[in-house]
Amino acid sequence: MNAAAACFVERGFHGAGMAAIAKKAEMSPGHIYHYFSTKNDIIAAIVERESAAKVAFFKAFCDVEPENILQVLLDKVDEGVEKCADPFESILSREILAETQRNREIAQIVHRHHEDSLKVFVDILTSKLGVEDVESKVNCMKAMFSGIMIQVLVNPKLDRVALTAEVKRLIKFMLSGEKSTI
Amino acid sequence: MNAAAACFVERGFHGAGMAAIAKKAEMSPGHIYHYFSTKNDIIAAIVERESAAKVAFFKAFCDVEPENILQVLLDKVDEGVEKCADPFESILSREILAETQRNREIAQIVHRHHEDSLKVFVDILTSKLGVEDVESKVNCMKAMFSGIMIQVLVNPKLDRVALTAEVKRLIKFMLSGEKSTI
Amino acid sequence: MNAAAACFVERGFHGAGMAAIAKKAEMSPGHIYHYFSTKNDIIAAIVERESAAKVAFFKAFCDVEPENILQVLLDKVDEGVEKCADPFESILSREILAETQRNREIAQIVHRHHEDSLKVFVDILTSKLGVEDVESKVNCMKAMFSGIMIQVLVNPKLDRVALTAEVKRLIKFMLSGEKSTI
Amino acid sequence: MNAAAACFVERGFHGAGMAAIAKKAEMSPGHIYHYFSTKNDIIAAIVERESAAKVAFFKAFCDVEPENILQVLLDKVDEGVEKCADPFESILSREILAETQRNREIAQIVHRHHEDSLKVFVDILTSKLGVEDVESKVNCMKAMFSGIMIQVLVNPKLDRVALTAEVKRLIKFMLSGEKSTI
DNA sequence: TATGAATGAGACTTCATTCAT
DNA sequence: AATGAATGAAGTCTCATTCAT
Repeated sequence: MNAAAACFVERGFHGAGMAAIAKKAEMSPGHIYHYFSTKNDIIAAIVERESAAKVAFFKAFCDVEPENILQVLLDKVDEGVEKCADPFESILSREILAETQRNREIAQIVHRHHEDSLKVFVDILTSKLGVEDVESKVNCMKAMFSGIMIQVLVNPKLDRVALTAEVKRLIKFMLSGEKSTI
Repeated sequence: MNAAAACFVERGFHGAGMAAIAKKAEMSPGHIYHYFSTKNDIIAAIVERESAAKVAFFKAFCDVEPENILQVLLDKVDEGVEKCADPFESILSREILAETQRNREIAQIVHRHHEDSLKVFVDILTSKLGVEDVESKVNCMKAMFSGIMIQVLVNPKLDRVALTAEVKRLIKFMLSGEKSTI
Repeated sequence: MNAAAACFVERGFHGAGMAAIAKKAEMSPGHIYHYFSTKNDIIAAIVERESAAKVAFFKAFCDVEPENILQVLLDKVDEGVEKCADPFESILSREILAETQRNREIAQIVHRHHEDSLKVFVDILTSKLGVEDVESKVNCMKAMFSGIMIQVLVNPKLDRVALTAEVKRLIKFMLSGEKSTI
Repeated sequence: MNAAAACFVERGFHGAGMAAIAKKAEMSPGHIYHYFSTKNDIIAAIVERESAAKVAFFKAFCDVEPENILQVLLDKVDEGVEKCADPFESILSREILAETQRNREIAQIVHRHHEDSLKVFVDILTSKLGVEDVESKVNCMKAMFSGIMIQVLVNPKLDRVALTAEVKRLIKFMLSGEKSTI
């Protein structure tokens, strides 16, 4: 699976052939079919793994004390932006995105995990911060990060440091429950 | 080109064969090659057109009076979110994204237009609103909208109305130059 | 026809498309079909012309006085070798050769002219030099020259001057009716 | 490769499709690409093999005693002329010739082997016969034989027996070091 | 458990030729 | 006489998957 992921990052889900994956895995093409019955199964397994990792990222906030949650959250922004810019991770994420659009099985996996992570995060923020209208705020944050992952691709000159600062400011604003004065 | 775009939306750049495009365009496969010398050229032409349309969207703000700009901007948020959710438009955009990752020629087109639109929008906001640190704010907004385009895909249950409201609140906050109190 | 010949030299009978020929001839592809009903007809016309030119080369010897024939012949060797090395002429000749192998209609044209030129040349030598076994000598000379045309292709370093001298020596030997002493 | 060679002789390098080759080889078209990565590679392999065989023909003279070399050479003339007339062999040779004109990769292979064979033969004749100006004589002989290969094509009525006799006479003359008296 | 040769449908692209204008 | 848009069959090559060993 790691071999496959590496190939997929390098050439894309469809650009990478079973032969290349087999070679990277030091296996014969035929033998891969003992572990996965279809190329699509490999993709699904990788999508499952990646998606689960993202849900786990949110679950990590469960154990944080309510009074620290905002700070921990802001501290994690740097990590989040960094991940969006990490070549391996971000390429794979975007590849999954593309597949989500064309492949019903993959779409289901992605939807399920996104639903999970949304629920987890909404619960955390509701119970620990007590802000109103949490769901749309969480969706906003998710949009921000998936959007950053895209901006990194479409704008190679993106100033990540400045962007990180602005993102933090926005998150602070959202979660503080402040009303905009304009 | 419209036929090709329709096919690409339906099956993806790589899922749609020249034969299918030819059929939709009511042409023979061979004749397509009088207009485009490569399938990739068709893709490039469509990407060019879509990207230019997005730049035009930003240029529309040039003629707005400074005192109205914030309001006009907020009014356009609804349209922006709607576009992100429009099946045809958003599928095509995401397809372009996927191609940007694997196809150097497409990447160049996309980069060029993103640079343009960034510049145009930064200029507008600088001259008409005079806020600080415009570029990272613009990047933030761009990230928001590209992120929404993705959330629409990964979260079919997304509440667009609530999200739109929150986005407006954030934009107001960003452009008002207010400092977060926390 | 000149346009076609130029294209054929540049890209080969099959590498050159009707579109390219039309362009070089400053004509529309369709209009070529007013003069030739098939691409093969163009090729045939060119082959006819080239072959006729070669026969004419031999007919030129008809008017030479018997006592000068050997000297004139030897003088013409330089011209013959030069022609074998001329890019345009030799490329076209070799292209014709290739076509002769695959294309019955072309083969017939080529056969007819070769028969002509053989007959013409045999007659000349018989009447003016009175050597024995003229036909095989003529065939030998023809082989030499067609062979040189090939050596020029397969051996780019060929020393044409030295080769010309040797060829002259052989022709002198052949036509002098001398017997080899070994 | 034999299947391919057979197809190429029958229809030419470009007339023979991969489908036909696959059929003759009792293979699927796709499987050919396990052995050769391109149609051109198949052609190159065949050209390599044919060219090497020709070099080997010359190397065979290395082991002949100096006093027998002229006789052995003359004996080989019959075999040489026969090869030029052998349908399979000569068609393939002429096909290679045509390809040499249009295909840089093939041209390099052909050039390399011709250089080799020239060198080998020049060395043999220099050391065993001690005649002057060997290179142009060797080139002359090569021209003769490649020319015969062509005459066989352009003149179906060619009298090979008479031609063979004349060729022998010429070779004897060339290698005996005799001076023409005219 | 493991191999890798083999399959064959389907992808993009080319090009001689036609025909309405 | 002239155009050039249009055709569609055929070409080379790719690749997920199978199966005898």
